[in-house]
Amino acid sequence: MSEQPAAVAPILHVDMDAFYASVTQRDRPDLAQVPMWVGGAERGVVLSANYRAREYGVRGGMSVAAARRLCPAGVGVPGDFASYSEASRQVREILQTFSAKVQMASIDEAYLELPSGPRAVPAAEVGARIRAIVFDELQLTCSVGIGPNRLIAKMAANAAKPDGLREIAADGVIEFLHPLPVEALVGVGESAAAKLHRLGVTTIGDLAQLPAMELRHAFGPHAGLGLRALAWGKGGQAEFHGPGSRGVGCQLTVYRDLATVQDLHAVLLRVITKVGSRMRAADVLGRRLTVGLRYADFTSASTSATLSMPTDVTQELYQVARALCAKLRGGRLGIRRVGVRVTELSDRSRIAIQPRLDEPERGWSDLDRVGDQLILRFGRGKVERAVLTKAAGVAGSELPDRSLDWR
DNA sequence: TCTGGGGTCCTAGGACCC
DNA sequence: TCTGGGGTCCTAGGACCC
Repeated sequence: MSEQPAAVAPILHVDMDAFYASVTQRDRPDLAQVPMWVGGAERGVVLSANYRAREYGVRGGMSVAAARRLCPAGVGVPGDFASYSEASRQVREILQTFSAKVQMASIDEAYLELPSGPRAVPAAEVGARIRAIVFDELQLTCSVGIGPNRLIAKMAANAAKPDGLREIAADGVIEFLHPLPVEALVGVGESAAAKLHRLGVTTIGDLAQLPAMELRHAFGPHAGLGLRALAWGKGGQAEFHGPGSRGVGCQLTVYRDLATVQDLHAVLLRVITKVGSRMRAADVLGRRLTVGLRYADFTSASTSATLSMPTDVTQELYQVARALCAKLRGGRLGIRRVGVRVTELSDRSRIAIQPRLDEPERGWSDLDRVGDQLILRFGRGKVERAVLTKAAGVAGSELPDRSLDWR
């Protein structure tokens, strides 16, 4: 982790404006003139709202019911995630023509480390070119922030939104940062902001001046020091090749709360199957399995276990998940969400498989692969394990299901 | 107004070993 | 025989981000 002087290698942050909503209305121009959001017409939450809807106070994360109340004339549109992925890929390709060090931080955000040196193009000029090319080629707008590190680049992009560019020089960081409200600081969420307000902190400058004792008392030694560093504009020195994925997870909120063990197991298998096939597609094995449940009253709990051997075999994961699930709920039902996550991943190629003579695993492994290929060819809706279609008399494709994109 | 899905990272306590 | 400290792993839960 080399700490480069800011002037040598500025960091540029590209953040697509209202990404899902923008892609959707680009593909459906009739929607561009009306307040619109992505996230379903009746239920669930708003994933992304266009700027017309934002004028009414509609924001990402709020329930669709709340959005509809704020903006009764607004149009809710289901997401087209294939289209978003494609647009994201195109953005990445454009960015890679400007720097070899590009890291997508999410589907709609990227960091670039710019080439440095006496003949390098000034960062602001690069940012302006990126914005122009993205708009010309994709008909999408983005905002660009430039700063001496990731934290400042990202916050500069936030300040530039929408459709703008902002550059913060190394010697302008404090002047930029300290007047901002403390909740604008990346890393300060609702919980930390509430605590800070109670300490009388309203701006990032206030936070920077807060006595270390008070910070430590409120947040603990480590997190306290971390907050202080952020407030002084230090942060986000992550490596550019990136750590890759640290886990694969899937969760499903069902349309009607699960009332029988059979239904619970059917959903669990469904979620596990998706995780397993994604792991195999990524050629990773996982060693730790976490199961999380959310109950009808919105309380939730999770538990996890470490496997003796890393695996990507659906059947093995499912057996462990079932046991964890039983331990976790202790007979309780009325479950609205089932989640599974596999972490401590390693590349398949680096794991030496030690087959045993009595190993049934090989057969399951082959079955997984056949299943993956069938799904690729025919689509997920057509291919389900027999257990799923028989469970509790509920057809697999008709399991109670609240999710947005599950097919 | 009843509240999604996909992630990452951190903390803290207990077990266990040296 | 008793005590202490440090390191590492495991597990549960929380905060945060998009």
